[in-house]
Amino acid sequence: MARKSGSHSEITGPRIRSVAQSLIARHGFAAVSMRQIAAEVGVRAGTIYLYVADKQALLYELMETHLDTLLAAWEAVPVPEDPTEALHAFTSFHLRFHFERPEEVFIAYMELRNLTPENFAKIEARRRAYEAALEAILARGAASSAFDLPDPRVTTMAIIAMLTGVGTWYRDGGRLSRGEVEAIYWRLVRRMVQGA
Amino acid sequence: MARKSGSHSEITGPRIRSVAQSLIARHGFAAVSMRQIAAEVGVRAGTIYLYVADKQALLYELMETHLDTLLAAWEAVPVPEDPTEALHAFTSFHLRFHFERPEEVFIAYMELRNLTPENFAKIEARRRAYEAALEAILARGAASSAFDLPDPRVTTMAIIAMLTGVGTWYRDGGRLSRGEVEAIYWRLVRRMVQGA
DNA sequence: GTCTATAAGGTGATAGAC
DNA sequence: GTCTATCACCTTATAGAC
Repeated sequence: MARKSGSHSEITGPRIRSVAQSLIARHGFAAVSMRQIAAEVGVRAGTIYLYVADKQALLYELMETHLDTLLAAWEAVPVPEDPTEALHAFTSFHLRFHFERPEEVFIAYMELRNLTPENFAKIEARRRAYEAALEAILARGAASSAFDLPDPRVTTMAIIAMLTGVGTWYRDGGRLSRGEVEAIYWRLVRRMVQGA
Repeated sequence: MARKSGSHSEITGPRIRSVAQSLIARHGFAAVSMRQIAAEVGVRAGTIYLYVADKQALLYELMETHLDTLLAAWEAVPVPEDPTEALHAFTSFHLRFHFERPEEVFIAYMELRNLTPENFAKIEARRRAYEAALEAILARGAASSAFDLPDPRVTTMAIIAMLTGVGTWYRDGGRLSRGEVEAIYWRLVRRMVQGA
C-alpha cells in the first residue's frame, strides 16, 4: 500500500496482477483505471507498463492464468472408472475450486465481452476443454446405462451453471458450511442423471 | 438512426432506453458512453438528459423495468395446486421469459455492481421476491411429500442458476428448438426434486 | 526500477441559443 | 425539442529524467 522508491521488480509485477484482480472483480474491468490499480499497488500509472503491455493484456493474462490453473488442477484429479464416482469427483472438484477462487471465477464469467476477439477465442477454447471433461463423464455413464440423460450436452451446461451459481449466494460463515453445500449439490446432481 | 431536427418527444425517450439496452448488453454499462447512446439514437449527448436524470438512473430504470415485468408476468400465470405441475409451470415460464429477453436478463445479472447501494437494494428486493415464488412451490411440495429436497433454499438457487444458464449457450436456429430445450430442462428439474 | 511530465482524446453533465 | 459550446476532469499510453 505504502509508496516507496527503490527496487521491487520481483514483487511489483505479481502485485499489479493481484491488485487488478481484486479491483476488477469488485468494480468491473471497464470501470477500473490503470491509475487506480497503480495507486493501490503504490506506484505511478506509468510503472504498470513496465510489467504489462497494455490494459487488454492485463485482463487476458488474469483469465488465461485462471483457466490454465483450473485445467491443470482437474488433470491432477484421479478420475474413478465408475461413472457415478467420476461425476462425484467432478462435482466436488468444481465446487471446491470455485469456493477458493471467487474473484477469478467472477472475472472469467463477467469480463468475456471485454476481451478482443482473438483473446476471447483463446479463452473460449479453454472453457470448452473444461466442459468437455464433464461431458465425457456423462457420455460414458450414459453408454454404460449408469446414467439416464435427456441430452449430454445440455446436461453438461445445466450442471456447470448450477454448480458455478454457488458464487452468487454462498458466503463463508453463513447458514451452511462448504461441506454441507457440497453434499446438497451432489445429491441434486446425482438425481439429475440417475438411471431408471 | 438518421438524425433529424424537430419534435420527437414521444419516441426519443423510449428509443434512448432501447438503444441503451442493446449497447449495454453488448459492451457493458461502464464501457458505453452517453455520446455513443446519443449517436445511435440520432441526437446529441445533451438531449439524453431531457429524458434521463443521469447515467445511473438510466441503468436503474432498465433493471427495474425488467424485474417488474418479470414479476408481473409471473403473477399472471395460473399456478396449479399440484406441486409438480406448479414446478412445471415455473420452469416453462422462466425459460420462455428468458428466451424472449436475453438483453434484459444479461444486464440484470451483469450490471448489479454498477448500481448505487440504494438502487442495488431495490433491485435485490425484487430478485428475492422472484426467488421466493419458486421457493414457496418447493416448500409446498416438500411438505406434501410430493418432493424430496435436500434443502429448499439451495435447491431454489440451483434451479434458477441452471435455468438462467441457457442464456450462455442457447441460440435460435441451433441444434435444439426452444421447445426441446424446455423439455430437457423440465426433465432435469423434475428429477432433482422427485420424491422417493 | 520508478518517477515526472505530457500527448491526444474521451467522460458526464450543464447553460443558453434557436 | 434539440442543438452548440463548454466545463472540469479522467483516460490510456509514452518519453525521457534520475
